[in-house]
Amino acid sequence: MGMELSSRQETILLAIIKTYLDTGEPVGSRTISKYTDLNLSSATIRNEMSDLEEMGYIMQPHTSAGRIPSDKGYRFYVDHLMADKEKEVDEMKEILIEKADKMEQVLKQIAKSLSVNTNYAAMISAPRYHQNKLKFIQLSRMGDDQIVAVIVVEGNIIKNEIIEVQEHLDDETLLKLNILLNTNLNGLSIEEISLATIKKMKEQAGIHSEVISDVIDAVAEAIKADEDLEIYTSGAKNIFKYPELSDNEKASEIITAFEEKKQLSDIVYETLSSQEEYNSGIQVYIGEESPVQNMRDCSVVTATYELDEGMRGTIGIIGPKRMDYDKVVKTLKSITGQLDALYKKDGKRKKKLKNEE
Amino acid sequence: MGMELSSRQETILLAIIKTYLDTGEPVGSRTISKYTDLNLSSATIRNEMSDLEEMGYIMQPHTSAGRIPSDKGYRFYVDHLMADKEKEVDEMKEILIEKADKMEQVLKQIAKSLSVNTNYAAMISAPRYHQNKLKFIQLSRMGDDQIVAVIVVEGNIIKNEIIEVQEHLDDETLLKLNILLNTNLNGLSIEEISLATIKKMKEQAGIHSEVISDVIDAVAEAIKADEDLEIYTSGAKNIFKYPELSDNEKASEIITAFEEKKQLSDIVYETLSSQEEYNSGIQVYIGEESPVQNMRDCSVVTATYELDEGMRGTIGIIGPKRMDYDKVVKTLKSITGQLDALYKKDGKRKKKLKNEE
DNA sequence: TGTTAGCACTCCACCTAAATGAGTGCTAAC
DNA sequence: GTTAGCACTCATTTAGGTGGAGTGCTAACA
Repeated sequence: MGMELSSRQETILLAIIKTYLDTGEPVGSRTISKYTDLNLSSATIRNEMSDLEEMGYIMQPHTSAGRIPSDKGYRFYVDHLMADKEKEVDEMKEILIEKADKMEQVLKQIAKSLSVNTNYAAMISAPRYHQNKLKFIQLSRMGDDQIVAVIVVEGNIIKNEIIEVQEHLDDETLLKLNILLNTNLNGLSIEEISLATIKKMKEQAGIHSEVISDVIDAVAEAIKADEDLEIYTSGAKNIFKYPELSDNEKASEIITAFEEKKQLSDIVYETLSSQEEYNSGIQVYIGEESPVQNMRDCSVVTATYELDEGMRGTIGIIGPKRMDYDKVVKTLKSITGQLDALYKKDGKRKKKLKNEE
Repeated sequence: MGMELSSRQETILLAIIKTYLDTGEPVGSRTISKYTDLNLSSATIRNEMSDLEEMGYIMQPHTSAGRIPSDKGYRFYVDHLMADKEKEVDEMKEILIEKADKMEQVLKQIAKSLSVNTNYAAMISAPRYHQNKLKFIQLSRMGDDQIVAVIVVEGNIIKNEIIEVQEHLDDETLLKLNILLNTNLNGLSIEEISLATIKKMKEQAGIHSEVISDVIDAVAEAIKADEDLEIYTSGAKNIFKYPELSDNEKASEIITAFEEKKQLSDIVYETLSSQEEYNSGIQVYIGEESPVQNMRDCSVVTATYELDEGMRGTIGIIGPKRMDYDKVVKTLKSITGQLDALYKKDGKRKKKLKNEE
């Protein structure tokens, strides 16, 4: 088990995997015998293959077929790739991120570019804060018995809640409440709002203490609502390009994951939470390694991007296990790099946009 | 061409279609001979079938196979069904719409119920106004050089825009601008805001006229942003249950339509705009009749629902041409009926919800 | 004139058998 | 340690054969 691979075995394993990535067909000993410059006969290769199979790196779909990589084999390949990667110059064809007014448009556009460029399916999650801190609260009267609460959290994400009130609040009272709310709550995250704070505020609000409760509820709601994070996808149809994914049952599962988003957001959470473990935020989930069951026949490559002030989101590529990891990783790095450059500091961004105009 | 169907031909045609809906297999003359109570031999049926084929209602997948309905045949069937429908009692198993705080949740839930109940794919568009009228505008200072504009349009849809300002605006000025904006713009739709109005407002704003322009832009943006309407889907995977839709190429097209939403919204627009033509808002698009090319192998059944004050949205079921139109129509009627009852008047709604609690 | 029985014909779907060929494992020789 | 050779396996392809469902047509019948 603990046996290390010999250099020759490594060469053979990598050759097998590379060939399989290309063709999608099981690869035989004769192919490898010719493909590598080891100058070994197919018989020798067969012996080595037999060993590699015993070690769990490759497997046979059936007797007397060639070998295909196992999840462990892919894992070896990907790790090997990553180690190599650092020194390589990124000569990837750049995908241009066009500036757009709305973040949503940018995200959709990125997802589309990714899927078109890679021929795999792509997803991207809207950036979000770990810790949503309140930045600004504003109550405004909208009708006789409705007020609208505008709640801005860090990163200029704006939430609204409509609050029904029984009593009539005049402008002056509203102003007082606004001041009260902002002085007491600014800079706090939802966890940090203690009962004591609420009690204190209610006392200060006097006869209007009921409204305070409603507002707090609204605030909680607004911050929590962020939990089902927005995810945009593109190129789901690409999975039909890979026979190993496009039989009815598998396709059905994958499509469902894409439609319901729930499972995609599991991937995002997983990625964001284990983010520090890997260099440059790139993570590769192969088959069963994936956090979601529906993706067990796929590989998922994710990257974390970070905008201004620690807003983070996740980009993911979903494809067959035999995906072109090399290209995908390069592409993701290129994208995150560009996002970084475009948005890193709000000030910087504006400057950059101006220069381009 | 203009030849009317004889009563017997009608019976046979309907029998063919019904049988095909059930089995999905081409249906032959012998089957019909036994299935109907016409007491005709298969030979006679064959003669009639031959005529029906010539008239374009049915077709043969290949020589010496049974017949399957053509689009024209389905159309005949559906129209026939609709005519019958009115007198029938709706004994449909009710799908319960649970109340929820957020419209979004209700919509998602409806889509899900629909797809699960029918075994077809379902979509639903968020309700939206034809004519978005401004109801309320509120500017609030958020930082040194940012103000947030909260714009409420009819139906309590809230939009936000962050506006960057050069000059510092104090509270008093902001209050004045708020009053100015509300008195001038309330009740207007974006088309109704004339240049004259803007000019007048700018004059009144004096040195702060620049802000007015920005706000108007924001308003325009906010109302316009509604154009790409929100659409929720569910049960895309159901298309894999129908062999005639689940080969790679067709599935790929349909899935794309579902993912990109663009084509679905075309259906919504089509439905909403030709809404008056049909009774009870139910419309059936069979194959090529569909407004979107990707759905040419499907049938699409849509229904319009209407909430409070003329807010309208569309519900759609997408399935194979041989879908159970009867059930689908009933289901859609049931859903729209319930939505109607739940939300028709805001006041009514609240009462109802309270009663249920 | 409309209906029916009968028959020849077509074509798909299914099965079988045989041929193919890529690939393996093993053994014996180098 | 490497290799040539050989027997064996098994998925895939090809070809041929059969059955059955269904049609179109014709001739007979009421």
